[in-house]
Amino acid sequence: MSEVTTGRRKPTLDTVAAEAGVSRATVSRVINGSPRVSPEVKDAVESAIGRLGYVPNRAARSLAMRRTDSIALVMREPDATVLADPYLGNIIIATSQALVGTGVQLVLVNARNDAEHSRLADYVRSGHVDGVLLASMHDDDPLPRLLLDAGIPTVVGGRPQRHMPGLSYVDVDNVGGAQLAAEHLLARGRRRIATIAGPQDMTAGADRLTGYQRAVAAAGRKADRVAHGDFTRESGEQAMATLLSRHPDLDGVFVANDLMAMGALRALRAAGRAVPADVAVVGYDDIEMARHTEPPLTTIHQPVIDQARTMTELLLTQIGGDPVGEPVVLPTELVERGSA
Amino acid sequence: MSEVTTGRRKPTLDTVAAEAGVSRATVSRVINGSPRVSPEVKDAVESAIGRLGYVPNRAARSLAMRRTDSIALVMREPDATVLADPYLGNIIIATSQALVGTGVQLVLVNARNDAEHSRLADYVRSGHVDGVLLASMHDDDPLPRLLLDAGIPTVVGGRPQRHMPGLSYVDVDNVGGAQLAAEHLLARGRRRIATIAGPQDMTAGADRLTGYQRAVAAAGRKADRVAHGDFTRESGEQAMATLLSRHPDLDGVFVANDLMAMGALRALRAAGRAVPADVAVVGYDDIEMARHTEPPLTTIHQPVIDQARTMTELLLTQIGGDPVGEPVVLPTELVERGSA
DNA sequence: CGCTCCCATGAGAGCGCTCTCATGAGATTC
DNA sequence: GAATCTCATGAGAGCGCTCTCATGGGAGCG
Repeated sequence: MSEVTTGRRKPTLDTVAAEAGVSRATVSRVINGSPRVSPEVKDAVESAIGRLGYVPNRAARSLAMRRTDSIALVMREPDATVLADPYLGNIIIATSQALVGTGVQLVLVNARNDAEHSRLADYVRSGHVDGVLLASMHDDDPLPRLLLDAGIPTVVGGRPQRHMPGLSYVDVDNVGGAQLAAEHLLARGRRRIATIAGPQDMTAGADRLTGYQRAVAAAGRKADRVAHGDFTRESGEQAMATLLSRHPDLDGVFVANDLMAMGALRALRAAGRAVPADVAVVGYDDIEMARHTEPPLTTIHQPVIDQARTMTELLLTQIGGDPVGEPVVLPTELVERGSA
Repeated sequence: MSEVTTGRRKPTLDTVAAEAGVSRATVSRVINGSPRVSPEVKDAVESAIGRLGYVPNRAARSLAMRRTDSIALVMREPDATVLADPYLGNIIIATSQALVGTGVQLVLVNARNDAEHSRLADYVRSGHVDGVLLASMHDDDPLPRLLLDAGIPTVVGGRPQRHMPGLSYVDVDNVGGAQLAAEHLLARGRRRIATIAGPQDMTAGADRLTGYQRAVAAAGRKADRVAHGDFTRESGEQAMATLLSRHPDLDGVFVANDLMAMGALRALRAAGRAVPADVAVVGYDDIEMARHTEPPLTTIHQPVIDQARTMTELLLTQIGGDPVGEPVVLPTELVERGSA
């Protein structure tokens, strides 16, 4: 191709060394900011670098250093869900922002099925990344175990179903958040409340149900009005319809995520129930859309940005050689809008 | 650290070669699927690989091959916008999905300001990626030019303001889409229509205004009712209020993106105008939220997924050595919901 | 004035892989 | 049966960088 036409090849360390009249080692020292270089030599090298437009080759560097200065963000999710739910998009962007200025690059890895999963394990072990961030894991996922055993620095987003000593994770206080939600309903005078729970094979789903039950029990009531959904809007709509037919008298509902809550709002509207007058609704996640529902959704805010940032920081210190610290659980808060 | 404790180092090509009783070159051939290897040797090597759990080192490979099998997705955007607008999240995820099975990795690069921009240019030139996907560029962006000149395969999402021969891009037919929107309003019998345009320094903003004007002119009317926003919901709300005060009689409005359209809906509601009875509203983008507004938003669907996929394919063929093809412009379509 | 010590610098050995080229055994040809 | 060809295989030279170790000149010491 045109590489030939341009004539000059890309400059290497040697080129710079020759231009500056020093050895390759010295140039390397200058680039890596070693203190044992005389100021004059340093200047000479830097000007040579500028003149040649030299840029270090990362592949060569990582081969020699045995590290890559990049981390992987691995997500496992069926396609449709990913696109409908802005959670992952936020995690991705927040992570990428947390990395700005660290010189560490973010590699995105999408593993949808098991085949891709095993290839992924190879990929990670091939030393292309220094560490791994795992987002949206399912409980049956073998990946955390694999990575842990392989000694690859790993941080999981959300609490893994099975506790693994030495695995670091950053969770959001799902139990506490759900408690907040239920308490809010109760504080608003609602007495015949119910919940639409998420999938119980995801810790977020299970924990939120637990928190709800705990708060209701603490108020001396029975938490026996439970319907289940799978975190999609449609399932929320359906679950709400079910609840309404089973408990026509209910006056408040905690929905385990905002997407389902939007479905619930629709079902309530279809059933002619006014929100919050007849039925108060509290969601969970505080996605962007929650501001724009009719009425705007009262919901539990998830510190997604904080979570991504914390995960990244944890991973970087782990890569830096620090021991694996305690898991971190971030607090949640209730955002009061119109629906409860 | 504990690397020492584990004893065995990670296996390399040499390890495998020794285990299989062949030379390094032969193992390399097997790994790269060269036909000039006898079946017996191939089996022996593969079983040795399995036994040792060997995984090729990517850094070494890319050093030797002068390519990295990874591409960068560069986005430039102020933080807040990124998070509010799911567009980027979709682009990211669609790109990552388009890459599944190609063996190419996605590196995410977030360049928010000029300083990061110049570092980015270095990064790309350091040969860490084989090509670059540019998302959400502003017109004043020097990056496309830089990359083009450096001979780095690049594909831009959206049409760059200034035409650059040899720069490949994938645009969405903004002019056509806006025409569709305006024609829809006119076909619905609306005669006193207006538009809320986006930033005119972004081609999407300018093109959508052009399309609107073209359709209105084609209908023999004047397109002189224009307010401007910056693609945020708040600006849409404000622009709508302005339009209402300037043209109290208007009965239809084309809003250049859904976020602003949501703001417009709110302003209309605040002004006591019924949608679509009093004022019909057509948005642009078909973001997820558009389904959930009250009433659901009639809007122009952007083929974001297609766009990302096309960009990726274009980039990969370019990296493969094919000449830079013609820019691609993807068609849009109108999605009729409740608002118009 | 001779000795040791310090520190800037250079030489050179890898890091793990690919690829060219040489080699030699077996197949093919007349 | 000798010459030619084919093709699997091996040897070895890089790819561009870091890092250890050797070197030698000048400062510091007695």
